[in-house]
Amino acid sequence: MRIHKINVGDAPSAADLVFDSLRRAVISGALKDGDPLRQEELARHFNTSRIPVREALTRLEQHGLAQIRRFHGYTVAQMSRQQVEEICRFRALVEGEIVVSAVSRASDGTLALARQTCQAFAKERDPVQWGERNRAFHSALYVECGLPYHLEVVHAALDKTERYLVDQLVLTAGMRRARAEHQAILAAFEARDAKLAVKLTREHILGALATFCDYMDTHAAPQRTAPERPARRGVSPGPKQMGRPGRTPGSRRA
Amino acid sequence: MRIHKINVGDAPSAADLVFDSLRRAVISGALKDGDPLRQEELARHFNTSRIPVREALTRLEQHGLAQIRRFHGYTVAQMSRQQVEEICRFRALVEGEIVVSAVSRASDGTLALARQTCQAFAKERDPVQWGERNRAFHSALYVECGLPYHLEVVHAALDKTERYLVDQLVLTAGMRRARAEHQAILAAFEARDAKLAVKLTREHILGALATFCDYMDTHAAPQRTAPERPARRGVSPGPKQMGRPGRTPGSRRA
DNA sequence: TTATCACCAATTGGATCCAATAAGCAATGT
DNA sequence: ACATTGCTTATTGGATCCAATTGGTGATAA
Repeated sequence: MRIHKINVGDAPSAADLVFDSLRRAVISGALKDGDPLRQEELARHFNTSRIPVREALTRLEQHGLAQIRRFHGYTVAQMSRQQVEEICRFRALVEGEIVVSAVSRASDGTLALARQTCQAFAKERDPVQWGERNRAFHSALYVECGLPYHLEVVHAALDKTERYLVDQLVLTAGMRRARAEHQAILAAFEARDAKLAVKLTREHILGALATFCDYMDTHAAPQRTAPERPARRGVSPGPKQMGRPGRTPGSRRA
Repeated sequence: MRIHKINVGDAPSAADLVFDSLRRAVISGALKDGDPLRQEELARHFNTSRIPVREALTRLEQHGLAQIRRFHGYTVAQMSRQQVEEICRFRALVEGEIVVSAVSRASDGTLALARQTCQAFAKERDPVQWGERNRAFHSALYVECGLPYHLEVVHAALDKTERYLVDQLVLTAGMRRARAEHQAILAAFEARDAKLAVKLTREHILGALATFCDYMDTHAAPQRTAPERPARRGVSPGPKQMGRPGRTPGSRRA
């Protein structure tokens, strides 16, 4: 056979596709905290039925990216400052462990690849790509760490906080510092200096967290945690987000 | 109102009930590694339709307790020795961090409660309860640690390995040691000695892991990782587990 | 005999249908 | 005017129905 061998059984299901799309939308911030995730609407959007949408939504919820209130449906998960803080501390802890393994195991090839992704991150001008570029860089360093479960858990943790941290990059001009820190981490890897790499990685994570917290504290107002209810309806229809219309005005008959 | 206030919206859905039941069955070992989880069969068992069952199964899969092969359905997740090993190391890492916070925050009341659960564990004779008792003890110590995300992740990790570690307790008469180690950890908490509590907790986890690995190495044969296929069918119908019968003999017509 | 192929039943993935819930609006009574 | 009640609709949770895939059995042919 000259034809490239693929496994048809690996083809993604409709639920897979919907989940991937929704996950990206949430972690990138395209869907905002508290946004409702209406099953019918999403089904129309993805040109499918509600069944795969529901499966995708339950997966989202298990990943901590959506919340559900029974009979009220799913909304994009909202995280408090404290929660973001704890998850970042968690990442610092686990990524430290990952780095220890990764430094000693990284091949020259992966270091070269990491250098590429580091440059790609540094050159990226589009803020909505920063999260993905950042993840690509760290993943490149970690691929050979031999700790798949640790990686999985860290990625899940990053999923939950990425949008907040990218906001932090955007709002505080932290890109310059991030570029420098990535360079330093990469250098430590290339020097096979595990101690230093761990220290720099932890500082990289916790530094971003500190900036985020500072910003939240000083600009306390634009808190993302959604208000309980829009207070009034009807007036100011809001940002397209079509809430439950109760009854369409003028739809009465008799 | 003199009537006790409850929130009807908190009532569990069918999917919740099914998920809880299946989760317990998997982590307790009632369902063995590789066992198929047929939707129709489970739906009948729980007196519901396949829809809630499917939701429960996708949740199980996200928790890492079930695996899915497209068009082939879900099976109980199988974990290799290496995977169990990594997850235990992970727990040692994260629980260490939890203990640091927990020791300084534990109130006298929770320590008293922890002592109770410790005794309950020590007295338990039924091996199928050991996992639950063990979890209750550690949870009692951790309740006030103030790290809900860390706790969540650790519980998920424990879910994945508990059945293997309980087997280890059963097969190696490790209960005696476990009792002693629990006592020591509790004592360190009561003495508010964080350093010692962390050290003992890590040793408790990694010691159990070491025993498990030793057992797996020496008794290499009874490896749980399922054989690719039962090799032969028909003969020896197996433990009730009703596989796909292809065609019922004699069901042809015309 | 042995390799191939058509067919079959079991099972999953997805679509549609129905029931139950949660609010809002209007009508009613005070 | 204001609280209460019933009606209406959007939406979710669950049941049923249909289509697609798979693995196996038996028939067929080399």
